[in-house]
Amino acid sequence: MTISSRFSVAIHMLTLVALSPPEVISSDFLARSVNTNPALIRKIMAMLKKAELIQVKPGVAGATLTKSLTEISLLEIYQAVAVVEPNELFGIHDQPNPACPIGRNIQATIEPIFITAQSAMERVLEQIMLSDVVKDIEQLTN
Amino acid sequence: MTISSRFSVAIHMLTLVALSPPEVISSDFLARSVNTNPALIRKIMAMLKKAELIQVKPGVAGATLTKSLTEISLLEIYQAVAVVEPNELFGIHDQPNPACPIGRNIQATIEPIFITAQSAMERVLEQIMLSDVVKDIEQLTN
DNA sequence: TTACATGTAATCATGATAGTTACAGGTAAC
DNA sequence: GTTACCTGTAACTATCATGATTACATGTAA
Repeated sequence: MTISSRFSVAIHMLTLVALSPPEVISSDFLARSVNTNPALIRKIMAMLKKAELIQVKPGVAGATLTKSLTEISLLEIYQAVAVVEPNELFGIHDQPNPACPIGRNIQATIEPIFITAQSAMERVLEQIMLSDVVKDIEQLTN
Repeated sequence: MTISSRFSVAIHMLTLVALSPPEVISSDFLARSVNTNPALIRKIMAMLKKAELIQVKPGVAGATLTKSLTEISLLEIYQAVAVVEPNELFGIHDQPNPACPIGRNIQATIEPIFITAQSAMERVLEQIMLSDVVKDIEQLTN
């Protein structure tokens, strides 16, 4: 099990948008850097657009960020590409036996624990901004 | 995407082992409470046995815990059933373009972030013991 | 020997992912 | 207005993990 690489691809894409001249940002250009298909890039672009993280004009290259780098957290990107639904990182077996005292209560007992664990993970993503990623990349490229 | 329900099933199973008379603990009994197949239960039993969380005798009902309830963390159970590999909760796209400065460095930048996020989640599981789950269940059944 | 248990291989349906092709429609330079 | 290039999106595919299930070899003890 892994969380879909859509998330890492989206971070990669937004980093490219942040660091490249607007006129070169086409789905073809992004696809070459990510090393995948332009259609897949456009699908993820649609998700980022729907989440209002980027602006895109149909027919014209040059996506732009709608906010400054310091205002975009990794959590927002993660939510934009819908790799994990809210409170559903952990799957719980559906229909334990209600005739069994443990079966009847196991879901209610486990669920808050799972939500706490998922939240701890998401809080880390919430505190890391796209600007942090861009800074790291810039240091490595210099 | 969800983490396999093997994890919640394993917690359910161990709770049953903790709270039921040893002689009734068969894969059939567990399967009825979880509401699934005895074969699936036996597969998970094999994982828990391999992780040395339970003892099972071939041919004889009555699995028992190898440690006290306060010594078994949810992290151990989670690791036992191998729902997430170490440092691989998040998938990263495999082959970004090395000819692109961002493509060349994106993995090294993202990976430690993902590991930090995953660790935060796992640290929550590490701090919750099977005894906590059992206590909660007992409160709900009374 | 019988009844019941575990251990495990094999098979299957389902759903998500990632890759790909194809094409409709938008935009702007010439 | 035609050309070249772009986005938007539907449709199809291969692959893989999950969970359910069947089947059977093997172990245990009354």
